[in-house]
Amino acid sequence: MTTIKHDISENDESEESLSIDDHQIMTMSVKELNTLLKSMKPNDAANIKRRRRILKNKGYAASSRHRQTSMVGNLSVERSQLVRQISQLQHENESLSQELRGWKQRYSDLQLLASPIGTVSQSTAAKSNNVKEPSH
Amino acid sequence: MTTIKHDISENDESEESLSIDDHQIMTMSVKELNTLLKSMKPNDAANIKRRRRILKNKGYAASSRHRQTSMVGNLSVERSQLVRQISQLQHENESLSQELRGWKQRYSDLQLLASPIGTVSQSTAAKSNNVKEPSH
DNA sequence: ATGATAAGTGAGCAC
DNA sequence: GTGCTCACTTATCAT
Repeated sequence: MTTIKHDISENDESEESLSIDDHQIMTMSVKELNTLLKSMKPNDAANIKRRRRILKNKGYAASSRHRQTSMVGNLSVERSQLVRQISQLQHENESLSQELRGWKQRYSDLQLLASPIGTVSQSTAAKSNNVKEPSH
Repeated sequence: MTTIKHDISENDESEESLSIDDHQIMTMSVKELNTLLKSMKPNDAANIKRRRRILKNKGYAASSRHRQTSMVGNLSVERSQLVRQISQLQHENESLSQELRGWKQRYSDLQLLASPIGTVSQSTAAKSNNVKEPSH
């Protein structure tokens, strides 16, 4: 519990032996820390506390940066997706318009063919590609 | 040219008189700077150069941050626009689909009405909303 | 006490 | 030398 130095002998990380305990200082609970600090010169204690704060801040800064970065990344990705979706919708739209034109034409043709039967009210106004809207 | 201090008497900006020349140090051309530096103790000269670098860096950092910020801002705005455009396209799409359905129906009705005339080939298969595609 | 962020500084890359 | 950006520190704010 109170062993500060060299709990770990195998250290593959690229850290000098001087800063090995940094992680411990930062991680330690406040209670453990205070217990430890009482057994030191008040000057050193203050230094340790300050260092702990700095180390934590370093971490906060890092995660803040990462957050910022991934936010931009997400926005970029999202933008690409939206753009893709838009072009897809535009294609669908184009396709629908074309289909619609086709049906209007076909309707017009049929109407022309069928005109002799029903009451020939306004069927004369059925030009090549301009027919009035259906009611529903 | 070589007047360093107090060229400006009116200073509305919130700067202490100590840092007034900072802007000058930073702005001065290299030639002017060197001319000035030659008339100083090499130690002070080095300090000035270092400070110039620091001041410039401060500016670079600031503009870098602004750039980053406005980039995110632009992405957000762009995203909103894209989203808006998408919902618009979706509405257009919906509208077209509906219109298309209407025309298909109307065509089907007319076809049913006109069926006694032409060859009654498959018009019996014309159910409520299911008609075959037109060729074009 | 802890977490977050803006601003300043140093280090290092690219031109 | 200049400009840029990353990582770190400091100051400051909110919880």
